Amino acid sequence: MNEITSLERRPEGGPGPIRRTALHDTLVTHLRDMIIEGDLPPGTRLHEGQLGEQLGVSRTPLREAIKYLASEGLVELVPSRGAVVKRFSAKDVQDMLTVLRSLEELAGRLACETASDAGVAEVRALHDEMVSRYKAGDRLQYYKLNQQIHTAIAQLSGNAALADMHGILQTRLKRIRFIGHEGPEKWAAAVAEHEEMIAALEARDQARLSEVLGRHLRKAWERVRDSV
Amino acid sequence: MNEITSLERRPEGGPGPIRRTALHDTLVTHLRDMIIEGDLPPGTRLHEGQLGEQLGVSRTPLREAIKYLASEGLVELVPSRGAVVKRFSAKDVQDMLTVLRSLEELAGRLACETASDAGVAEVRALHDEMVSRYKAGDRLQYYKLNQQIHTAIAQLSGNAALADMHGILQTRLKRIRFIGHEGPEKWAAAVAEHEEMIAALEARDQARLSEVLGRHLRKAWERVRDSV
DNA sequence: ACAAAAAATGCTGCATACAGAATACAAAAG
DNA sequence: CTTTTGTATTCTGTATGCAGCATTTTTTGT
Repeated sequence: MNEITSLERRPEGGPGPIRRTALHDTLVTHLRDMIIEGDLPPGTRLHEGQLGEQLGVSRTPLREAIKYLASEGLVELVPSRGAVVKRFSAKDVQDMLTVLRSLEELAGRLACETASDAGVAEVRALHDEMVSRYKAGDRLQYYKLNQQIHTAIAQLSGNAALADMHGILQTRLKRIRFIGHEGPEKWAAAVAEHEEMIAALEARDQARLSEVLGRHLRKAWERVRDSV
Repeated sequence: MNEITSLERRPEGGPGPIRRTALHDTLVTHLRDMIIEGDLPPGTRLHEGQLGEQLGVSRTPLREAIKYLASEGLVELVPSRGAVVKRFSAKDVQDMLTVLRSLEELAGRLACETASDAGVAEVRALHDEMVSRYKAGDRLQYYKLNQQIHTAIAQLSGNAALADMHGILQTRLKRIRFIGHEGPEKWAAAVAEHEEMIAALEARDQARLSEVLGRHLRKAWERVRDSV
């Protein structure tokens, strides 16, 4: 995100069934991205007037979006003083990863039981794409596909609540991970773990998938530890 | 909750440091309770005008509270049609309990490692109080203390993210559990399991606590299964 | 010159007002 | 009698305006 000018309310393209994107959703997504990508660093006060003008929206919908993000845990509401971007300590991050690991281990087990072949194939496709991005050295796309794969596995579990909780933690961690750029050797290790994950999933090997996911996230902590 | 008249903005009791309760928090809590306690059954449309008048608040803060609850997963936002109380299927409930079980098992293990004696003592106190309510046949207080105990264990883990996720699921399930009134024999069994939990916690027996918590929630599903 | 008090500024919190969409109702045509 | 279409009402979505609190700056007294 380089510069924010104004929010397009709706595509306004040609005719046809225009995608009715509610402003609320657009705002939530936009603010979330701004936080994740560092446009709004931790500790920043969300200035309603200024921010609203920047985005081309009045304060009312903006405040609603902020409240939504507060419930999501990305911002903190301070009475009479508005909202500030939440700051996570190293322990917070470690704790989140601990929970995320537990959830992914569960998701892995469930996914092996319930996932359809088509679902597995989709994850495989994402993985292959990710590997090619890795080989091309495209960190940003690699990162995004990485997230998508973990999200996809959580969804393959067929457990909506699990996918929800996973999503919330994933979002909270996105900002951290967005920063943490590991070196080449650790990056290679991460890709290898992913390879192993997909293999286990395709073999419907519960124990192995669960184990790999757990190991993967244990290492994730080591990777981001220093950048927190 | 029998009848809703209006929200007290602040206690307005005697002088002194008046508790500065922000209206937002009050509203969120109030709406949450209304949903949990069945004043707003699943599928109900949250009528902003009417509801606001009922609570003595204008639409603006009400909408903000609704957005907050939407992020929490208690209500669903339908574009151009407002918000409706989310309806959970039997599978949804089962899924939530599956995740909650996984989280509590983790919390149990962590709590045995990190909990202070004082913390454990507090849970014990809650438990004793709960047992006395049980013996007195006071279902409502029993139910509330039951929830408090599970929440307390999640917090004893010392993992804020874990407590958060646990809290969200617990809230979503409250409405269901509030309805599910098990018979005397199952009730007795639940109390016995709680007794075992506390013993394991006091003994700092990770495996046993984790196991009991898991078993407890497995049975919880059986208890509410029919009332969903 | 320094400290304390007072005024002024800026922001949040809430209410109200207005515009557009959705639904309900009614009338007319088949 | 059913269906369709036009109209009216109701509700949501967004903007704006006002009051109160917090903070900062200015002023005043020592």
